[in-house]
Amino acid sequence: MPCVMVQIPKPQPARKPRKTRTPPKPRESAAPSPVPPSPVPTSADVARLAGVSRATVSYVLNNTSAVRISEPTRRRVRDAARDLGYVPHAAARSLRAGHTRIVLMPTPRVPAGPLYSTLFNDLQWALSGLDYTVVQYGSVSLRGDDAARAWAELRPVAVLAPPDLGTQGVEVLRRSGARAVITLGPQRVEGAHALLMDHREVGRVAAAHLVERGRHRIGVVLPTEPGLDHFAGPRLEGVRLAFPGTGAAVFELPLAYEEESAAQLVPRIRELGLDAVFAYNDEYAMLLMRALHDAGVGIPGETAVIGADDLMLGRLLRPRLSTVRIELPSGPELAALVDRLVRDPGAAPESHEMLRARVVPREST
Amino acid sequence: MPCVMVQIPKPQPARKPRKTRTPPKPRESAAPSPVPPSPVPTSADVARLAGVSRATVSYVLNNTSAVRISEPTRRRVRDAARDLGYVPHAAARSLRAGHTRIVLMPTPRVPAGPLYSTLFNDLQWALSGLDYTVVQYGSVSLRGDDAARAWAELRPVAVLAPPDLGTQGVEVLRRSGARAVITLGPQRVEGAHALLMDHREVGRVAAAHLVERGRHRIGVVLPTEPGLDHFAGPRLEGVRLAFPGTGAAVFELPLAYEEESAAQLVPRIRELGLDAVFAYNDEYAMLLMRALHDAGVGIPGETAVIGADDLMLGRLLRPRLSTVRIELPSGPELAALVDRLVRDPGAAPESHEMLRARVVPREST
DNA sequence: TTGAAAGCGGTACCAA
DNA sequence: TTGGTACCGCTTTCAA
Repeated sequence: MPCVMVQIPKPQPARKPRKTRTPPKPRESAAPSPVPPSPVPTSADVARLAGVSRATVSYVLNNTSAVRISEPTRRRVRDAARDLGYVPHAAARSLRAGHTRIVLMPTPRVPAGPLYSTLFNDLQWALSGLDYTVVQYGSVSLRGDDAARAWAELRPVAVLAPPDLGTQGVEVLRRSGARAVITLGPQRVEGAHALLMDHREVGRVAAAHLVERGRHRIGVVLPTEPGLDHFAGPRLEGVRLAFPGTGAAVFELPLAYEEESAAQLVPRIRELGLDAVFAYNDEYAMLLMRALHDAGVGIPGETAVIGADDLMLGRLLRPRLSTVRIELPSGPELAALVDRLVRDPGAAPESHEMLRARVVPREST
Repeated sequence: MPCVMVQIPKPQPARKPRKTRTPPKPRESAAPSPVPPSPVPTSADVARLAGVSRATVSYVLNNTSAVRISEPTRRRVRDAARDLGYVPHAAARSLRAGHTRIVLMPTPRVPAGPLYSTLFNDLQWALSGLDYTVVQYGSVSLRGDDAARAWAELRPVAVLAPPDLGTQGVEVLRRSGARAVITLGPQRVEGAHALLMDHREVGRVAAAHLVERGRHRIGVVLPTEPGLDHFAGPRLEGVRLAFPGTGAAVFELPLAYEEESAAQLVPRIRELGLDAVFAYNDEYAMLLMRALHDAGVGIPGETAVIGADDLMLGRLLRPRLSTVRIELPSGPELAALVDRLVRDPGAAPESHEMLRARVVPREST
């Protein structure tokens, strides 16, 4: 319900009709601005009001140390700037400077869990604190290469990107002046730094724990929700990797995040004779535990269950849910890393494994 | 663990030593580029390679319809651009154009729940789809006014901001050319559009529901976690508002998100003789229910419990958790609104209430 | 059909 | 201590 409240009179003169193409530029002789001055004041306006040159305005407002400006002049300039409400134009500045402080970050495709989104948020704050301008891009319908070109238009000093950027994309961005191109995901890309998050590790430690507990027929929940397969696949693979020559067997358990789907899964678990389930994460684990409980399956007696993410809710369940705690670097840490890479371009590409996983054993296994 | 992988030879000549101040600009006579050409190619480079003027390059690359360029020329220009890996410079372009497509959005201060962050994400995607450039700002340690000035440097075409921006800030941004300044939060600010999210509504419907169920002594959980008071306060107020002349009484229940804190709360609830609790949200409700259950308090017999957010976990609890479902506009809706406001600046400020709340009654009340 | 050139708003060199 | 001015890269008249 749009409730109109206040009328804004300023019709905003479109800003274009300012005279263009006037070599001598006589500046409206006399007449103390019959037209309101340029909608948004420039340093030239400040200079005029203060009775100095644009150069001086620049010196004063930037506290240029290589140049000494008299105190009275400084005051006049500052006052003029304040009176006019002058704000420098970032684009003009960086055009002249030849570089920006823009860090490009992708908008996550799916709402990817609290850990991930918290990290993203913290990173943004930290980068802002380092005086970077964080630009979120969500390149709709642009395939890798075109996307890279679109991003390069902003001349970012650093780019965080998913690895599907490709070698081509990395090259495009580097040639556009990006001092650090950093991929964020499972693989690395040639020529770019890599922040790896190997979710196989999550499955690996979960499986190791279950085997240690004497379990040998292990189900792995695969969420059917789109977007999650990105994480689920590697976690499953990690489980498989944990069995070098063990007699243990792994079974895939597709599960939608609905009670009905969980209920349907129970008979399957029984038929297969699974003595343990790695439930993808704590939320799916809770869903599954409810279904198992309702069906009279003993946990962990008959079937052990382990989740991941170490959410509070796991502690509230009965039996208390064993889980895999995932640790990611902090936002400030990551920001510092980005900053370092920016400061030292030309450095050889670095790879960092960011994901650390460890089991928090409780009652359900 | 930084594992070095590949050596990048390009030492990036810092781009500055390019000759400055040379009126005739003879361009390194002869010698087919003994120095690698300008690190990042410009339209002038493309023009030179294609043997045309920069104007023509611009015409071709932008498909300027007001001008007809011969097909052979077009091809030469396009080929040259491709060979050089030319990417236009967004800052230069918008400097010339006199406006940007930047939409400024705040980085949320706290990881503010899935609803909020999902909305934010969707909005970013939708805005990207509308060809806006989304810039996240997280103005560390800049008080309202200075912050506004810092943001104005980017010359955003639209700004989403918390209402603590202030009238001053709105004015600064408008004068810097922002065509839409939109506040996002409980209050409105003069001169700006407002997207209101009145969380009192959440408390109001919860309380109304409890009263309808015959409850009269109602506890309201106040999370002690910082950042949440922003939502908790209004929700509490909403509960109070729901009792015009009812004999019902409201009691505040501070609660930290820990089992121990919940356990300590139970005796308090008993002493006060509360017959219902609005638990802030589903997660706190689950925490509280566990504590009540462990203490042998009957739900809903002795004490009813209602949460908010309608998380899946509420359906898995026993008794099933009643909750308040909160509905927010979709990202695309919001993006369309922003777009409309941008297209029609000068329009009178609009206020939109975005939050819709309704009770989902289940077994716990 | 194409090119020359003026500027967009700042910065920084050089001369005064 | 200050001013003049050439640029940054791109768009867009205006003239040829």
